[in-house]
Formats: sequence, C-alpha cells, structure tokens
Amino acid sequence: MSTDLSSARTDPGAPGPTGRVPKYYRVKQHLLAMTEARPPGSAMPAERFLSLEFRTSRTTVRKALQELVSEGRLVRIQGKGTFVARPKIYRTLQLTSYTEDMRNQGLTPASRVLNMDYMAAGAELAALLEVERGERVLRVERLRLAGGEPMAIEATHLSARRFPGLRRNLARRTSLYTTLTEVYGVRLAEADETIETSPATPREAGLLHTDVGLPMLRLSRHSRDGAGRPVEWVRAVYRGSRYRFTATLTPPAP
Amino acid sequence: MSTDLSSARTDPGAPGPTGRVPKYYRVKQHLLAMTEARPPGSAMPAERFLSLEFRTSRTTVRKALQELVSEGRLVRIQGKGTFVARPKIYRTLQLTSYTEDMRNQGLTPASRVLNMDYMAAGAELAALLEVERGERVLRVERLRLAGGEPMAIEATHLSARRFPGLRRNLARRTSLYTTLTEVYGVRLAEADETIETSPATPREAGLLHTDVGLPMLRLSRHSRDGAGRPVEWVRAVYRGSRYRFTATLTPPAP
DNA sequence: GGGGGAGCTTGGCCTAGACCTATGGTCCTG
DNA sequence: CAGGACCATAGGTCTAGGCCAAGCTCCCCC
Repeated sequence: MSTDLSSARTDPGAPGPTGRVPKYYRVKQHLLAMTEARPPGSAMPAERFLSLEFRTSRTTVRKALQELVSEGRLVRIQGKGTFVARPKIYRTLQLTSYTEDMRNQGLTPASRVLNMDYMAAGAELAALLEVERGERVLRVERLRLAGGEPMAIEATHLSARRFPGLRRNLARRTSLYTTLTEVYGVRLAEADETIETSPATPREAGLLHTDVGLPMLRLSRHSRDGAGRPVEWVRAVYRGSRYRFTATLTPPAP
Repeated sequence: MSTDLSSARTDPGAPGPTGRVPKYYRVKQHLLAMTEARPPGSAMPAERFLSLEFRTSRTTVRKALQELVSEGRLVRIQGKGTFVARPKIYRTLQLTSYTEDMRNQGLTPASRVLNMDYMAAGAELAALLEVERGERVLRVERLRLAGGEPMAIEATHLSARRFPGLRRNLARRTSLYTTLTEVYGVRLAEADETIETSPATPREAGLLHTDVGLPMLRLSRHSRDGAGRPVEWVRAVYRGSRYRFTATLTPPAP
C-alpha cells in the first residue's frame, strides 16, 4: 500500500485565503493521523520507508516529522527511530517552586546544579537587582528534570551583598526558596514574568536532549519581596514541545 | 571578501556538553551579527549571494535565515528580499481588551471579523461553557491587527442562550467586552489562560502573513463572571516572532 | 562464557540543482 | 504619456543522494 500525495492546490481541509498547501504539510497530516492512532511510546516507520510510502524525498518527510516533534507529538532518537510522544506537561504561572508544581502534576521532580558562580553585574542586571554595576552576583544555573527527563534550564541571579554566604548555604540544601526564607527571612511577594518562543541553541539542545533549532519557551522572571525590593532575576528555557503554561488572570487594578 | 565556515567541532562560543554545532548554526551567528549591525527595515543580502559568501548550499543558509525569522529578527518577503525586523511587541496577560493593550504600547489596534456564526456545541465546548451538548454557540473569529500588520487570530465562543441577539448587537459595535457589559450586564472577573507553542497551519500563515510551520504562541482563555459562571472560551494564535507575553504573579492563596 | 567488533539500521546534516511564484523595474507600443 | 509585455531577481518548495553518528544485533574469537 502506498499513498500518493501528488495533486495539489485543492485541499478541502484547511485551504484558507492564501490557500497554498505545501506538500510536506499534507504528509504531516497523514503522519498526524498515524500518530493519533498509536499509543505513546510506540514506534513510527523509518524516514526512508515513509519517503517511499508517500512518494516524496526524505527531506520532505523530515520536515513534516520535524513539525510534529516541535508540537510535542513525536520524539526522535538517532539510531533508534521515531516514537509517539506523551502529552504535554502543565506548568502553573504562579509564585510556586518548580518542585511543588511538578508534584502537583504527579511527576517526580529533580534538579541538577550545572553552575554556581559569582559574577560581576553588567548594566542591565545591576538595574534589575538594584545593585551597583560590577557588584558581585551569584548565578545559579540548574537543570530541571521531571520523571528523570530533562525539562528546563534555569539561571537565577541574586545579589551577593544581600545574601552573604548564599553559595555555601545552598550547597547542602535542596530548595533555593526555602533557603531564602529560612536563612535570610525573605519571602517572595510578587514577580513580573515574560514568555516568548525562540529556537534552541546547541548547548540547550544538548542539555535538554532535544534538537538544535526546535522552538523553546523562554521565560524571564523578576521577583520582589513584600517591600518591593528585587530578590532574584531568572532566565529559564523550557522545552516547548513538552510544556504548556497556565495562569489565572484577574482584571487590572483601577 | 568571503567567510569560510569549514572547520567544525571546536567552537569557543557555546559548545556545551553534547557540543556538536551544525554548520547552519555558525552561519546563523554570522547573520545575527549582521542583523544587529543594521537598523530595522534595512535589507539583507540575497540567499544565493550569502550561500556563495559562506561557501555553503542555499539550503543551509535558508535554515539559518529561517531561525532568525522565527526569532523575530528578520522578515522575508518573496520577490523582494530579507529585511531586519522591528522588535517584539509586549502583550500583557491580564483581563484587558486587545484594543486597550495595544494602545498602551503606543500601537494603533484594529480588528477584522473573519467569521461570525452560530454552531452546535460539541462535548468539550459544552462542558466549558456549561451548556447542553448541541446547544447553539456563537463563534466570533477575528483577525487582530496592530499598526496595519496582522498579529493574531482569535476565536471567541459564547452561549447563544445566555446572550440572545448577540450577533446582531455585535454587528454595529466595536468591542465585544463593552457589549457584554452594556447590553447584558456581564463583567469578566477571572480567567484561566494557557500558553503553548506550535507551528502555523497554512490557513494561519496566510492570514497572518507568515510562513507555514513557523512557531506561533497559542493561547486559550476561559473567562468567568463575578458569580463564577463561564462567559467565553477563546482560542487565539499570536505570531510567535512578533509577540512576548508578560504577567504579574502572586503567591498562591493558602 | 564473555568481550569486542563488524555491519546493519536509524536519524542528523549537507549539497547541488530543478522549478515555482511574487515583485519591481524596463522598455516597447498604442 | 499611459499601459502592458517582459525579464531579472527575490524567496518558496522539492528532489536525489551523499556522508556522518548513534543504537542494536549478532557473530567470532579468546
């Protein structure tokens, strides 16, 4: 059996106004149907096989597969094959810790510290943390895991002057937030967060076991304590194909 | 002058643990530098020229350009060329209207109604709006513009029984939210919103003047009134390369 | 029995080039 | 001088095939 996708231009599905439907997109639709018909974890046919099946070049099949991967519907493993992925994970946009949030999802969270070093604040970072330019800032970079799978890279920046000895204190504790509360008496009260999407760098792809160029969700968070003083500035990268963020909104204060 | 990107494997820039840096990525870095050196709106060299310049195939150059487009740094126009893009727009995650939000950014907003029809509620939609299955639901699909440029597609679903004659009322009014308030006395009090990323379909790409497959930011919003009754359910697609969402977070209620 | 390769299969990256469509200028013609 | 035919050039899509790297299996040899 083989499926020919030759005829073009007239697709009843979703033509739209500028209704040009690339061939790879029709391949993608077919693959999507196959994906939905199989349980998560099951294997898809090999690329070379699919390109024969659909009478297209491997490049075209790969582009279709690529999109399904970036939608979080497939996972590709070099040397093994392509597999149906598990559904996305929800992450709440609230001032909760990662650990807490994952547990609420029924997932076992874990973190691995990648780097923990002092650095000199540049102009932008200094302004955000309200310190002098060139002042020492602790930068903690962590890899976040859920169920053993790497999920996000998070780099937190805190003023060294405001939290003396933080690096040492963190060495034997798990949670940053509980350390801040218990040791320094600081509690987060508010944060501004921005979300955007952009492709994975080679480093990120390596750490998160995804491919270079796949869309990531990039968050940055600027947290303040009850007095409105800045506490941390965080830049995080979440695997866009595995995550979905949720927030509860209220009307703006008048 | 030409830049050879042959040697591989050892890049001081951002090698990372699984430090394999594809060739297209090094091309991208070069192009990024070029982008940053020019003002928005200025033209980049043509693809075929760049492929000679970097001694690579056009495919490789195109992959690099593609990523810069998906990051919102370049804009490509068929038949014209590739141009440096303007910076991203911020969209606040709050219960504000689109119109209001854009004006705060100093942009002139506009909307175009694409579709306004009654439909029968499926199981999922019925549950979200708390109506019976098969009940009539008004679906308003609008194209959102900012400064004349298409920015997002928004499909709002509302119960026809709860808002009788809404379609007629909307025909001669601009804002959905003010209509709800002034005609039906309903005010939004709370909403759950989720954000994720996924590639543009051909229809979306046509309406938003982007390319099929580019990463979009996909929002869905479920709004309720003061009594907690559901008012609307919205699915929206924003051009990921032009948008950035911001939210203000507070700790969870205990 | 166990360890180490050889060789297969899979996905990852890249090339060279074909053909298409959209844009914008030029030049010819009525 | 206006209109239209035409052409060069831009990006958009697709092909066919090369080589590389990572898993896996199986078989041979110690």
